[in-house]
Amino acid sequence: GELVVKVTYESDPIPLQKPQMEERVKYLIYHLIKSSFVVEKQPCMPTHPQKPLIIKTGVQFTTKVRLLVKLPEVDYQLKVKTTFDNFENTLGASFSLLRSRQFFILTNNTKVMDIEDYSNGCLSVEFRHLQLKEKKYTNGTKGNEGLLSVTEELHSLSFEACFTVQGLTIDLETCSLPLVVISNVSQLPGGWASVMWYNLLTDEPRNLGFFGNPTRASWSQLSEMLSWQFSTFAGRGLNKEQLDMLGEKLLGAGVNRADRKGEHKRENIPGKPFSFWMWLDSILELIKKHLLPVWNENYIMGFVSKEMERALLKDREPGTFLLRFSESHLGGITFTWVEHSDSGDVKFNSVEPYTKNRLSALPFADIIRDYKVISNGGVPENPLKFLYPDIPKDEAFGRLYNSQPSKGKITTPRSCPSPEPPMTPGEFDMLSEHLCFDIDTVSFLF
Amino acid sequence: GELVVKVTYESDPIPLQKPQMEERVKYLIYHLIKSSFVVEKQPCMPTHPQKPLIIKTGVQFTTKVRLLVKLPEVDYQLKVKTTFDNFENTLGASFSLLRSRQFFILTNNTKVMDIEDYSNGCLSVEFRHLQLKEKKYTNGTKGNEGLLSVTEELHSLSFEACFTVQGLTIDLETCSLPLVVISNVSQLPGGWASVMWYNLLTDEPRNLGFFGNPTRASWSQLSEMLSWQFSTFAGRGLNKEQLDMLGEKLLGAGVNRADRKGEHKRENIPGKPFSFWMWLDSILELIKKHLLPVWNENYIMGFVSKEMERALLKDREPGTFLLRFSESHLGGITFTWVEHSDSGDVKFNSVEPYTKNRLSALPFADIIRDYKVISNGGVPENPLKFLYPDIPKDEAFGRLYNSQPSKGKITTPRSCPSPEPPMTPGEFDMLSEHLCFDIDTVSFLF
DNA sequence: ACAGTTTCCCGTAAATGC
DNA sequence: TGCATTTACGGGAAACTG
Repeated sequence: GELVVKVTYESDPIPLQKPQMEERVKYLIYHLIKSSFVVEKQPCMPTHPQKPLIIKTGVQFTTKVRLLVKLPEVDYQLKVKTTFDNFENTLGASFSLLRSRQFFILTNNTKVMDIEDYSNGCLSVEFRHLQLKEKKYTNGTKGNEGLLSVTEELHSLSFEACFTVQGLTIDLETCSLPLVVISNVSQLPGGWASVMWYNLLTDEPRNLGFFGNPTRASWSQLSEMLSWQFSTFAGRGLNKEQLDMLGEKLLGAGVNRADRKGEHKRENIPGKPFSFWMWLDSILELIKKHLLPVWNENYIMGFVSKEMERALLKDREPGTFLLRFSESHLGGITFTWVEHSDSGDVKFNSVEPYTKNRLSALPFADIIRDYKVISNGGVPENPLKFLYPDIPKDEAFGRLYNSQPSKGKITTPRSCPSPEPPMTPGEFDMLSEHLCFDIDTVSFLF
Repeated sequence: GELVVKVTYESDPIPLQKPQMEERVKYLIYHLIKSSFVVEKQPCMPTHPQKPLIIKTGVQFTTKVRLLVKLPEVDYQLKVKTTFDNFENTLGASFSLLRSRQFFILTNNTKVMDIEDYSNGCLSVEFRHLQLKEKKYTNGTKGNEGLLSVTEELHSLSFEACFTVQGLTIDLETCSLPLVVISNVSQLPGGWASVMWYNLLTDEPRNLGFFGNPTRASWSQLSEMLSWQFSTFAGRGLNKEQLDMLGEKLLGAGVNRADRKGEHKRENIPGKPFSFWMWLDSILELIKKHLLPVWNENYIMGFVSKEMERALLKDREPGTFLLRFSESHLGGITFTWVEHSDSGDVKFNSVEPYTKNRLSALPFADIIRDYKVISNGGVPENPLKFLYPDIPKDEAFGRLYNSQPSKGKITTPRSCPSPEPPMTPGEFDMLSEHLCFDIDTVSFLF
């Protein structure tokens, strides 16, 4: 406005357009502020920081929203209200058709935004003791049943606030990414599979009906995610051989895997009482809790089938062994070694898989060191000599012997760049003189 | 009344006294009914049937009240209301001075009495899903602190009902025996110690201030209770030697123990982070869960001090061993054996105590069978030959080898006769023609 | 700082619901 | 009946609280 008064000229179009421009600026500010109300930290149980967006009923969870623009004029307390599955009410969409359960926030659900001390003065609020409870119906009117399993039923946490700035009343409204509600930690692997799958296959922020249709991912997407999982949980991703073996297990044997697509199967592996994803998660947990040093040394081949195992070991020195995860039991690791019988035949032996219970009693490296079988002579002897292909056992595991139980190296989720603001760069420049826009440290799911 | 009209004579005093007699009968009926409203089953967590009168906050408990007299005229629903620590309000006594905590019943606390199908028509009601929660004060006005530990703070569950029969309005009111409220199972041994101690030392039904003063029990009382504990939990009581050893531990060494008295110490055993009672309870639990067969064969000497142990073993055959509970750790059992060194000296050896974790992996008898040490020759050998005094190991334990983990023989608390009705036998006879009195199957605490 | 006490929540088992 | 899901609660650990 000042500028227009100072530098003007006859038939200057600016003064005439001034009302429209002011409207335009107002409009842009309105939408800028609305779009700057974001979820900074997705809902997450503090006890499972590596598995955000999975909430167990009756267990506290945490989430944080933030206003990315700085509003110097706001001199009153900006109250934010959290509601569960409120989004469809607001937008009129009805995903409840896909849901069999309804939940509500049991604890106090409003909190006042506060200026972040470490930032440039933006407002934010962290909800710390939210808790979900299922709505129970006495009159038997549950949502429609059976379409999806509970770990594929997507929900969301909504945030609302309302304030007035320079005569402009703005309803702020945002919501979390789709999240899964479970009632027992035993459902956590299934829920985590859904969250991963969702993020793998869509950029939509809130397609709550995502699992209503079967979805397929390309092998390149899948393998990238699989490896990323392991590097996040355990500090070391998967090598090509490991990925190939997993792909075979997931998609079936096939030479040209590049163009095969995997479905998000919640069905169990044939003959097993668990799905691929639960099996994988049980392995991740086992590595994280009990196998970190061995895993990070790349000593666990892991996903070999029994046929492959034999093919690899049969021409090796007797006493050569490899480490692989149990295919028949969740969260087990075993070793297989090759030996030659007196008649010269090749023989393969395995132990019963070690599970977390046994591993918490004795670290895996020590188990390998101490393992003994009664050989022909009746004298107990350790049959494990060389880690495949030919590393002498003590050379490989020597440093790991007698180690304390692994402490679980803390890996933090990577943050990705925040989304583009919904305007052109020019508009952004203009507005950024009036408002302070902070786009640092906004981390979404990953 | 009828009788009086039929057989009467001049100056018969009965007709004149009739009004007074009717009053007297009414009075007796009133008090008979009032006193027949009793707690049939003391409050108890169903998961701990052997430890009644201990309630954990947030965990369901069960209790049952009953009207021992049959009331044919009652044709309406008799509603019973349960309240917690209501008794002092009613009676004006104030035990709250001794309490630092207050609780309330979280769940539905009223229920209608019903005719018992297996009895002669008495009314009873069982409360099944009661749950306690602590009252929290925002204004910091807690009861007085620190006088008693929480497991010595006694509470009670009250029951009220009101009904009218033949123009007589009767307020029914009763309450449970004193009970202990805990917030974590780790407090269960302490609570159980209090309940036992209370029942050992008083016949008062509701002296909620019992632990306000130090209490002492005679050794004969104590030893009887100790033995009873073991027979209830494990099916086999304590023999004289075991009791003597326990008495020494509890009261200190002393020849004439008969007149020594034990205090109810909540203090820890010197140098240990637990009290005698918790130590004892940990042993009871260990026996119940993992040692039943061995205990019931009387093979566990149990409470030997280390000095006594040496004295017993030193003149025995090498390889003689005995079983005793750990004195330094809660819930552990160990064995000590004697051997002669090459120089002819007597040597004693013990193993690290076995706790429930190790025992659930392998039954104790199998541990004894499989135990090996590397002897001089480097060959693993089992040093356990004779169970003290001289039973060959396999003769003693042979039948117990390879047994399934013990299932925990179910022992039900014994019931004792119900208390005398509070009237003379004559009064009782008279009234029993009018009312049906059922004094079977009323079991109080034990 | 500390000890007694409570809260939290996993993981197993049992109960419930469909 | 069987399976999917929830509830229950022991037990270990963390959090609380004077």
